[in-house]
Amino acid sequence: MASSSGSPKVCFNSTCKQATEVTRQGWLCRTGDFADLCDRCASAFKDGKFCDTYHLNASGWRCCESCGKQIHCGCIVSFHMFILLDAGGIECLNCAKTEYILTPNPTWPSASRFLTGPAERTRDVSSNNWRYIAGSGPVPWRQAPSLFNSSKDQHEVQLTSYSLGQSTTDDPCERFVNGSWRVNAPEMIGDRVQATGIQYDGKHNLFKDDCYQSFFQTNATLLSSLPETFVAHDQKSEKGKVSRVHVQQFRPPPIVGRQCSNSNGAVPSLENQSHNTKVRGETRARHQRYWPQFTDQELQQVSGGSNAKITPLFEKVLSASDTGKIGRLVLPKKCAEAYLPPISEPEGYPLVIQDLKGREWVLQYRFWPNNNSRMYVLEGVTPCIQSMQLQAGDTVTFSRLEPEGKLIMGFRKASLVSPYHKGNETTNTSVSAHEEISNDSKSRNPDGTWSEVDKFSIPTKRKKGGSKHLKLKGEEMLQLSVTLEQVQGLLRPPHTNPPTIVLINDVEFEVFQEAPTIESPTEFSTDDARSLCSTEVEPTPEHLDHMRPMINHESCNTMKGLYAPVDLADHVGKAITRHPHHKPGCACIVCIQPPNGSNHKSTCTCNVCLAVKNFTPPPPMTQTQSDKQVRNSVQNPTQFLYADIIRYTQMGNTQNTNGNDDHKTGAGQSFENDPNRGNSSFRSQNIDLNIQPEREEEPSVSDSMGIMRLVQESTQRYMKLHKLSINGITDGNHKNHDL
DNA sequence: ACGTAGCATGGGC
DNA sequence: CGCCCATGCTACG
Repeated sequence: MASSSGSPKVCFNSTCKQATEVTRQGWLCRTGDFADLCDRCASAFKDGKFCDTYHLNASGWRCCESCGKQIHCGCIVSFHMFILLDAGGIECLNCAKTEYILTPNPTWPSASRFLTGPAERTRDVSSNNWRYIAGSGPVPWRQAPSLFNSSKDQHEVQLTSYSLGQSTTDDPCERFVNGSWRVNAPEMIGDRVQATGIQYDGKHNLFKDDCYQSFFQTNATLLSSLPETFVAHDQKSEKGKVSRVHVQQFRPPPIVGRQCSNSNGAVPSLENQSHNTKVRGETRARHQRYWPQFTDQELQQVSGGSNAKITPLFEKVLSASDTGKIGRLVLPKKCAEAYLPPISEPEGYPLVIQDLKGREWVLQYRFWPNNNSRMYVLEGVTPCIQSMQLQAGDTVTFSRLEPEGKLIMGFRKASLVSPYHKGNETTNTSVSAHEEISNDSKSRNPDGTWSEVDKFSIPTKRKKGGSKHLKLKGEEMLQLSVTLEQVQGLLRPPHTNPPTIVLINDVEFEVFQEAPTIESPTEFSTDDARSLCSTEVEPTPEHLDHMRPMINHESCNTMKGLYAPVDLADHVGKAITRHPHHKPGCACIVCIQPPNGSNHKSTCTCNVCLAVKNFTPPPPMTQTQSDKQVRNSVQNPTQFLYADIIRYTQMGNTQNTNGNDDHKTGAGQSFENDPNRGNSSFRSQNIDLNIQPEREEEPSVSDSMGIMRLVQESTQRYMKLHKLSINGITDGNHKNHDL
C-alpha cells in the first residue's frame, strides 16, 4: 500500500485526505498492509502524536490505570498502545510490559505467519470479513468467564459471547465461512491470567479443508497476532476427501506461575501477577488444586532439557477411577474448557498428547452430559498411565510446548513430592496414605522460601456416607491406609547374599534367596526410587527436585530389588522369585518363574519364557469395527501392551497391527490355534511390535517396572482368555493382585 | 457372562 | 444452593 512513487494518492488518514505523490508507511492495517500516509501524517504517527493530532475530539480516550497517561482507544492507530485490564480499564503498554509477559493486543495485526507475501495477503484477506472488527477500532473484547470463577457453564457463555460474525447456518463450514469465531479477552484465574482463546465456533469445531484454508487465510492477520500456539491439527477422514480439522491449541496463558522465561527472558513474579488481580478467595481456593505447580526441574523435564518454552496449563491428582482399568481420566471442567479445544459433540475427538519421553498418545477427548453440565474425560489413558507408572494420588500435569503448541503430559509421583507439592496434593479416598502428605501444607514462595499454604488450597474431598464401602475409622483406617504399593515401598532387598541375576531375553531380574527386609520409609523408599538410589543420605526437597526426572526416567536400567522373594508357607524351601504383592496361589509370571538362576536363553522352555514367546498379538483391527472401538482403543500403536512386552523381550519387529489394549481384540486368536506357535522365527516376523523408533533407549526403572507389570498382566490376561491354568491355579486367584 | 459406554448419584466445595 | 466430579449403576454389545 505504501509507496514512494507513482501517481498521486490520497492520504489514508480520513481526516487529512491530502493528495500526495509520495506516501509513507503508517500503521499496519488489519489487512496486513500499511496505511499510506502523507508526509505530515506519517511524521505524526512516527512521533506517536497521531491521535493527539487527529483524534483529539474523537471518543475513546482513556487513562492508563497505572501511570494515568491518556491513550486513545478508539482507533486502530493506537490499538497496540494499550492492553485491556481484566479488572476493567486499560494500561499503556509501557506499564503493562513491566508486569506481564505479553504481546500487544491480540487483535493487533502483526506480520502474517500464514501468508507469504503481500500479494497473497491482498488477495486472500477479505475486507468484508474484517468489517466487524476493523471498521472502527479495537474489538470490544468480551470479558470471558473466569476459569475459576464462573458459575455459568462456559458452554452456555460461549454461545452468548461476543461474536465477530453471525452464524446463519447449521453447517459448520458455512458457519465458519460466515466468520463465526470470536476472540476472548485474557481472563483472570484467581490471581493469574487465563489463556486467551480463540474459538472459531461455539458449536462446531470440525471444518472441511477449504474452510480450514479459508479460515487461516481470511483471518491471517488476526491469527498472526496470536502468539505462537495456534496450531491446527489435521486428521484425514475415512474417505480421505474431507479433512477434519480442529484448532488444537489455545493461546497460552500470558502469565502462569513458574512459567519458563518468555522470549524476552522475563519471568513474572507472583507478586506482579496479582498486581491487577482481584483474588477471589473461596472460588480461587476451590480450584487452586488444578493450578500448575511446576518446579523448575519439572519444566526442564517437560521441555526435554532443551530451552523450549513451556506453558504449564493445569494438573490433576489422579483419582482411583482415573487410574482404573476403564481408562477414563476425568478432566476438571474449567481446565478442559479453558485449555483444550472446544467440543461440540459428546464424542469429542482424538487429542494428541506427548509424554515426557516424546511418545505421542492419541487420547479421546470428550465429554458426558451431566446435570445440565458436562464432564470432560480423556479416554484411552490406561496405557499412558501405565507407561508412566502412575497410580491414584499421583499427579498428571498438562502443559504446552511452545512454539509447536504440543500438549505435554507430565506427571509427579505422589511418593516423591517435595514439600512444595505436598501442600497441594489432593487427598484421595482411595489412597488414604496421601493424607499424610496433604497435611504438610507447605508451599514455596516466589522467593524460594517455604510457607504455609492457605487451608483452602488443600483439597480434602472424600466420599463419605452413601458409599457401600466399609466404613472404617481410627486404627482400622490407619492400617488400611498402607497400600500394597507402600508396602512394596517399604521392602528392601536382603542385606546379605547378593541376588542372582536372571536374564530373560536380555532383561535382568534379580532373584533373592532371602526374604526382603522392611525398613522405615524415606522419600526414596518408593518402588521407583528404591531401586536405584542409595538411601544412605536423606534427600532434601531440593535434592528431590533434582532427582525426580532422573528417578522417573533415565538413570537405571535394571530392576534391582524390585521383586524380592516372599517367605510364604507354601514356598518354604523353594527359592522362588515373587513380587511383594504375592499371595498364595498367585500364578503371575513372576511367581511361576523357576528360579534356576541360569540365564533364560532363546531356547529356554521355562514358563516365563514360554509365556513371553507365545504371547500372541491381537489381530489387526478391521474396518468393520466401530469407530467407537477405535476411539476407545489406544490409537497410538506404541501404547500397546503386547508391543511393549515384545519390544522389551526383543523378539523382532515387523508388521503393523492396529494395536489395542482391549482384551477382546486378542481374544480372537487362541493359543492352541495359533499357527505360529512354536515357530518363533516366523512369529517374530509377523508380530507387530509397534515400536516407536525414537524410543530406543534402554528401559529405565519405570520401564523395567513396566516390563514386569506388562508381563504379569499379559500372562494373566492370556491365561484368562484361553482359560489356561498353571499348576492348577487359575487366573481367578489373581483377581486381587492389582499390581 | 463379561466388559464397556454412558448416565446417574451424591458428597464435597 | 448450585456446581463439580468421583464413582456407582446399568443397558447394551
